[in-house]
Amino acid sequence: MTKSIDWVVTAQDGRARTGTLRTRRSIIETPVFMPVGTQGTVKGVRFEWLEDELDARIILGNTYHLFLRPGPDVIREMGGLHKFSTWDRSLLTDSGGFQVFSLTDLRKLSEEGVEFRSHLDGSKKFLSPEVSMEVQAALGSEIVMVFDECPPGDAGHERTKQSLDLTLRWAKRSKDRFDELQVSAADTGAVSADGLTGKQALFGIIQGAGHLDLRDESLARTVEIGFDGYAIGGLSVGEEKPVMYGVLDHIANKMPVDAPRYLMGVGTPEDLVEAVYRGVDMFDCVMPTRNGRTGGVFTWQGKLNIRNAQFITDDKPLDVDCPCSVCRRYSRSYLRHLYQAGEMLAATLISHHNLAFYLDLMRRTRSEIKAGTLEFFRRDFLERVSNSEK
RNA sequence: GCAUGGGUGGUCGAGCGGUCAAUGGCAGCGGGCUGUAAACCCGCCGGAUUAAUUUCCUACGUAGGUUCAAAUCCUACCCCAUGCA
Repeated sequence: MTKSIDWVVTAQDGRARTGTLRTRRSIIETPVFMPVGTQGTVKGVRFEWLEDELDARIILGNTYHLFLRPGPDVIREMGGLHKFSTWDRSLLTDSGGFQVFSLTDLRKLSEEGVEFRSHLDGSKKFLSPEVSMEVQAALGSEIVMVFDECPPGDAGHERTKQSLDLTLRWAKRSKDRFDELQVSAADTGAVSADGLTGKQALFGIIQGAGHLDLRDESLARTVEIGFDGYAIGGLSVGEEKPVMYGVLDHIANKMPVDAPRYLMGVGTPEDLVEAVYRGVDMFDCVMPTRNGRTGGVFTWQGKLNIRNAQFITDDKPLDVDCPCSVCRRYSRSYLRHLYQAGEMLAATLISHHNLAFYLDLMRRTRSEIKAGTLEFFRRDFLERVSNSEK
């Protein structure tokens, strides 16, 4: 009993693989899509739906956002993010590293860490590898991410190299502080789990932007430090699409075969299929929920925009091939009306469908991998989605 | 009936002699969202025409008038609001 998580490959098809990931709180079949729940909620979607119908086994939380509000002290006092939110399945918490990128105008970066000017009230908030680990212990997530610097996708070689070196130093500091916290009582999510330590797991993050040599270096040095799983960061952050697939082609199957591979922040349905095909096991992305809130619908026939006038009297479901509860009951016409009328239910229902679609898509890739037919499925899917019959 | 204030593009509402096809808001139409500062952001929005920030047409209640020039000034009429009878 030395592991905090356990991951085993259950089938392989080319570079793609299925696996079973066991955390102290849930069993997760991979490839898996993890809905994003930045502020302790998957926006617009009740946990009941995530549990009962969608059967999501793991969702995200965000260190930066929960650090600012309500703050780690409140969450600790309320028993950790699981108890606080009532989400009792697995949580993966991002370290705040992405906010180093997305809030670039609001932060100052140094060797020590990052000083943010809070986007909420302008006050100064300091995040470092150590603080991030402490906050994530207070949150009590199953999977903790190292605090990294995520450079823009089109960053030059030298800039990327510097960033990568900093991220590696931060990775080491993250791990050191993480290890200390695991032997103290800091982790609010501790629970006994059969065959597992019941403690948190820590994932390292490979950076290097579009530079393959730097990706190699980042991978080698990150693995050398040693983590429970490895993530690919710094993609889908402004670079051209071929760059992302190129990096995945190059790096994904060089990553440790016996640990889950997590592509951070990606992506579109096409991206997921392409990345699974290249050997990635885990994903998260705001797209299904954010686009859902703004009228974007993902379907097995491609994307559609519920705002479009063509749906005014369309009595078909959002996706004719989707068995989700939204598609079983509501028409495009009605959902368009809700959206146009500014009714919040539109956001909820479309987000729900989109998540159902994403999770179904992952289920589908798993079954195709097990059947050894992923390549065929991939080609068929990409063609269908791009043709967009609707 | 008298008095006063109004009638502007789908709508509400600015403009009050030229730079006005006419500011804004809303509605409408379209696009974008990739480890969430996003229930958000960006375009278009009288008609036709062009390679074009091109040219033309129709428009500021109706009809006349003044002026080189009118949504803007004058006259009459119609309608609306409020007040007084």
